[in-house]
Amino acid sequence: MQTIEQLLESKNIRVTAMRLLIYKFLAQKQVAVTLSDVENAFEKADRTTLYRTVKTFEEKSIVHQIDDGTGITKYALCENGCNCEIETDLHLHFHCNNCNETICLTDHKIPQIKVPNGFISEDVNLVVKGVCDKCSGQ
Amino acid sequence: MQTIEQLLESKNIRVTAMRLLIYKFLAQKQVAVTLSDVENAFEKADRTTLYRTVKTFEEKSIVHQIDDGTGITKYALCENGCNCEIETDLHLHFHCNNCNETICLTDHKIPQIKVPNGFISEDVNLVVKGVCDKCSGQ
DNA sequence: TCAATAATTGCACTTCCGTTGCATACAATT
DNA sequence: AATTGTATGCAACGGAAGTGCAATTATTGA
Repeated sequence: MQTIEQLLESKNIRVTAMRLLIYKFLAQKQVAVTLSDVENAFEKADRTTLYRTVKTFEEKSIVHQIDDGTGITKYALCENGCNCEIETDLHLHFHCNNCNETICLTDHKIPQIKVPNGFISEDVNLVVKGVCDKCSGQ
Repeated sequence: MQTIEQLLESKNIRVTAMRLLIYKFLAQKQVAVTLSDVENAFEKADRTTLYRTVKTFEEKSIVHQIDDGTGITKYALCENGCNCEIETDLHLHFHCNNCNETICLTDHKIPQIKVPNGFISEDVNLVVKGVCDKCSGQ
């Protein structure tokens, strides 16, 4: 079990107080968060810092970006072994129309999608919308 | 073969010059368009009018909205028999990372996606990104 | 036909999100 | 300790989406 400090350093990210806090915030969340969510959690910090921190995490493959169709970009921590950059590893995301939360269905991989001749598939974004387990009451 | 006027009236949309023009513009396009695209095509008209016209078309199921991950909402005419509201009819969209255009692969339906117990799937958004046939040179 | 009503259009303005430039503060290295 | 590089905070910008209201246009009914 490596510490957060070790994880950041292994990705060539300088360890700062801000970054540790933001990492912990993301780790504690079970759902994908927007930048506003982060802002609300750290009201003393500046918008830009939070923005750039998350962007740094994204560049270094610590978080992945999620476009769930709400028009607002969300972010979630990559799990161990989450190779977001590899197409075949892409998992799908579920957006709840009721509570408006988006979660990673990490163990649900995206099926192979056929595209017409001449088209080259490099990336797939799949978002299922509906009602999540908490809201469906099941 | 029904005229555009008849189509609009059948959907309870009042026929105006603007709406006919915008409909023809959408019909002539082979790819999904942004509101900016529409604005550029009709520079004399007001943004708001174009915005509301497209929104009206969307509400009346004449166009469907596409979220291709660029962060900008795009729109495309529904084809004959395109029942966007019905989940099983959903087709997928292809976004070209080269020319930045998004096209409807109308005859490529989205496969059935399994979700965990307790989750209720109501809608699916599937965007494949890569290189389109024009840009791939094949 | 003309008034009354309803819907459409145009203008101004606002909000929200993402992003960048620059100055300052902090940390690492020699 | 001085230098260098990175992080942070502040201010501001730009694009896109959306709203309120006045003006214009179309429709309806007398």
